[in-house]
Amino acid sequence: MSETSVLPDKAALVDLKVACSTCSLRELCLPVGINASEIERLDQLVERRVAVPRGACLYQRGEPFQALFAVKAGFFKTRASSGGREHVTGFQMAGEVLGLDGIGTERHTCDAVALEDSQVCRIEFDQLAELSRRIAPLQRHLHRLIGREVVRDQRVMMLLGTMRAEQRLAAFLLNLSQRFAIRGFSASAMLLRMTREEMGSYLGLKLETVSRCLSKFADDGVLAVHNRDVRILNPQVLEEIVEAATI
Amino acid sequence: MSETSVLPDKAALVDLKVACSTCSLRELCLPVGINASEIERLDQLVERRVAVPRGACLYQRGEPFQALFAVKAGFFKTRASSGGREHVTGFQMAGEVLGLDGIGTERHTCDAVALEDSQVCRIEFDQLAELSRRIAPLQRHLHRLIGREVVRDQRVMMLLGTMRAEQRLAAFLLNLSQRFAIRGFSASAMLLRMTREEMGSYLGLKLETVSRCLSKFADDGVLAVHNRDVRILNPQVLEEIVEAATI
DNA sequence: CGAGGTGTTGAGATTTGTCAACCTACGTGG
DNA sequence: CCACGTAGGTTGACAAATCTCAACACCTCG
Repeated sequence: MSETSVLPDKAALVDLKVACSTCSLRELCLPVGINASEIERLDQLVERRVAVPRGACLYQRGEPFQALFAVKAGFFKTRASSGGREHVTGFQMAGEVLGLDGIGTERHTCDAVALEDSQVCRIEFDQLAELSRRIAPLQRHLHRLIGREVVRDQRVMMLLGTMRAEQRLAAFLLNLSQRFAIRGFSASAMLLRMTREEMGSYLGLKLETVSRCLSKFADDGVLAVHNRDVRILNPQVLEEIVEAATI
Repeated sequence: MSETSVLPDKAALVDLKVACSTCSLRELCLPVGINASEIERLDQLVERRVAVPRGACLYQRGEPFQALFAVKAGFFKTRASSGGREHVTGFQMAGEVLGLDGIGTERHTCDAVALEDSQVCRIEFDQLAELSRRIAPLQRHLHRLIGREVVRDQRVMMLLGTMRAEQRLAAFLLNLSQRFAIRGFSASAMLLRMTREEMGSYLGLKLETVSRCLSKFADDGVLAVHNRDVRILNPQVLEEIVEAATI
């Protein structure tokens, strides 16, 4: 994985002329309650279907923050690093938003790396902010977008701060499963896009611990695991594991 | 500590007629680059110096999100809970902002509890958002405010995900120290407002572990610890501890 | 077919949690 | 004003969880 920044390589930009207004991710990216002409204006901000090959960075830590990205297809991880320490802060799939980490400091605070060949839509943040000043529902939508990131992060903090290994992994798998299900994929049969090490980094565990927990879940009949192909056989037991006594 | 919600008990509201424009926390709460008449309009949004007695909740999980709060004086913790699990998600001191957790879902996702008698200014969020639509620098300020919360949370995620006990505690003390220093207090002599248990909850550790680490730091001559009175004798060593090898 | 990245498993070391005892400081009520 | 009760803090011994290191299997991709 070379991890060179893929932007602003305009050659990689493939505009398929699919407007936001007809996009299948519409309800995820667009605010409700805005009218046709407003959608039209929003459409014009969006640089559509930027390709990000597997292993490439969509943006890197320290780069000036300029845009938000909606994942159109593919799978990403975000990775923070400081003082030799590295930590996966999240995984983003189609219909989710990347780049919110840059709003606070005007610079990106983590790298966004494609874990498979992916496509994103790019929205210049200044333009989005400007437009949101004139369209109240868009402003509300933007606030919610950033605010939900705060809530997500706090849930991960709780996971890292109060759960033991098996609980973290169970919670992670259930979360992935739900997110796949929302997108119309199977909630039980998942193809993980990340390595054990990346899972471990996200969950605050070593890769061996992740592997051992997966094996244990498989032994217990809760999962079927074949490398990255993970099937949830008994989601209820996973939920019970999450709810079990805290650390 | 009764922890009853202190709002909307208007009797507790003490308006000292100190406007934002002359407030000592001005640079923390007010955006730069807005003019006098704009400041005036912002002033009018602010409900000043709401008193929150020690142990009371400024807001609670599940309540509709209506306002942001600037801590004027005092000290708070925010506490998330779900399924019997409880986790301190942060500590807020004078000049810092509370309530951002509610933006994402329109409801607060954690409790804000005063750890000592405190005062806050209250800013109705809808009004702030409305005003920010007309004052671009205010909008920018608001975005940064929420965005910085994301960055803060991600730093805590890294702390919880990659550091061992001593490192977490060292990083926590240095962070507190810096925040006190910024406010003109001593960077070395601190009076902690929280219990060992609350520190532990924030850091993903048991209170005994926190206590042991503090004792060890004291033995090593890095700290002087007398209950909640903690003096940093050697910040450099603390920094080295933080930078030391990861888990 | 080989190499390297990825994943699994075992044994032992280390860190952290658990439980218990005890100490101290503080606030309350007599 | 003192005594007492309680919450908070410290420390020790031990248990449990997780990490570390190592060996090896597997799979994919040149």
